[in-house]
Amino acid sequence: MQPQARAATRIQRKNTAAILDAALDVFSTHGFRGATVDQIAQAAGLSKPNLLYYFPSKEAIHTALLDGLMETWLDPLRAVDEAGDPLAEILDYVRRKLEMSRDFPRESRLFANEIIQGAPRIGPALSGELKELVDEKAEVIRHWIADGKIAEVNPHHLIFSIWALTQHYADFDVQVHAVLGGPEVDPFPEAQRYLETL
Amino acid sequence: MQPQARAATRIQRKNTAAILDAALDVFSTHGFRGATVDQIAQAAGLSKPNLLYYFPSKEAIHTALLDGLMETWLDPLRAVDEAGDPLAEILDYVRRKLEMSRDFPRESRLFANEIIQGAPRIGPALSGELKELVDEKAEVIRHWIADGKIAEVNPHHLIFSIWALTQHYADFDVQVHAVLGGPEVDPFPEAQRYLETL
DNA sequence: GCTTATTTTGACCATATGGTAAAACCCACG
DNA sequence: CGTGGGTTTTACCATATGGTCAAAATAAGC
Repeated sequence: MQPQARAATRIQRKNTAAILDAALDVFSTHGFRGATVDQIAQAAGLSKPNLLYYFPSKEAIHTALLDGLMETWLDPLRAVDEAGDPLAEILDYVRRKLEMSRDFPRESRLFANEIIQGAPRIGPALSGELKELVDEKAEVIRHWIADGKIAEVNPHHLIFSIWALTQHYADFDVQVHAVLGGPEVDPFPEAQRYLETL
Repeated sequence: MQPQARAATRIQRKNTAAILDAALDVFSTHGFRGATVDQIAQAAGLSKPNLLYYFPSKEAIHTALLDGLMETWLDPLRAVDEAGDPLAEILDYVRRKLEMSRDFPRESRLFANEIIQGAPRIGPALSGELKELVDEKAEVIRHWIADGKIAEVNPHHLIFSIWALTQHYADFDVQVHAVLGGPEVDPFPEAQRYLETL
């Protein structure tokens, strides 16, 4: 029986987890084509054929990662609630996204790599799942605007700007630290600042 | 004589230009490791060995691109003038950056790829040239704030946010279009919106 | 403890890739 | 028009890489 069918054994669970974690490291740093199966295997403490016993191919690992992450990634946006206080909801969304950038920078870079390179593997998910959710929430924002509860902005672009601002700190981490001159943590002051700006 | 020493001949100029343009295409789409010399050569209308007659290695092409682009990339920030009207200067900077994202998305993605992957090749330039310029302009912004000409914000993060917002439209182009549902040009409405927000 | 199913390994393979060398080609210039 | 420098091609090479296979080793169940 192929292990992919159902992760049953203790060993299977441990190793698939180790592989996915190692792969996240390597893929997020080098991109899909820049990553090698050997690198991932070594980072996971396995030999290459052993890794390929758990996943049929390099692509399968990548896909598994992206699929598993897509949920987590969209959660903050899903949590935006039409019934809540508009400004508080939006600020909360910004805060959650910023926390994700701080706590899961590898995941952010994995997506960034994929999208910058034309989303060859998750293109469909973007114009499907993602678009639907964004359209839905854009509609919510539009209602808020119509009710005069919030300033008039293009809802889609408001969401884009939140993505851009929050993910920047994860994706361009190296640049941020190079400019600031050291490994100081700082998304939080910036978050504060932007809260006021909005 | 190696052609690298000095681009003299007409053919040399034509071919090096074609190579750099093709390389920009390929590198910006696939990243450094994902790009192959063959791909670049074919896109430039040359054979691989012929391309390697003009550039000694794949890395040399990449370096040449990054070096040549760094100037252009920093120009908009350089143009920010302490003597000008603060708000107008900042809005102008945003506009110029947005125009660059619209007119030179490949260049933007080239940098994005490089930085997301840890800036292995332009790290020094980031903490050197770039940091110096940013620090200088941050100081200018700090003066503006001290003189009460502008709202109180962290200057470095203000600059980061401008980068994030403007470059997002080039770097995450595919996502933007997937969500909006088609290849509509739209950085401009967003620019307008953000002008107001600031 | 023995048998069976799972896991790991070592030896491979085919292909892709960065790069080289030398011969062939072309083109301006005398 | 032919000769020399610049240019392009053909044929390679070494290595890296994704992936396979069968045998060895290990763990699980009885």
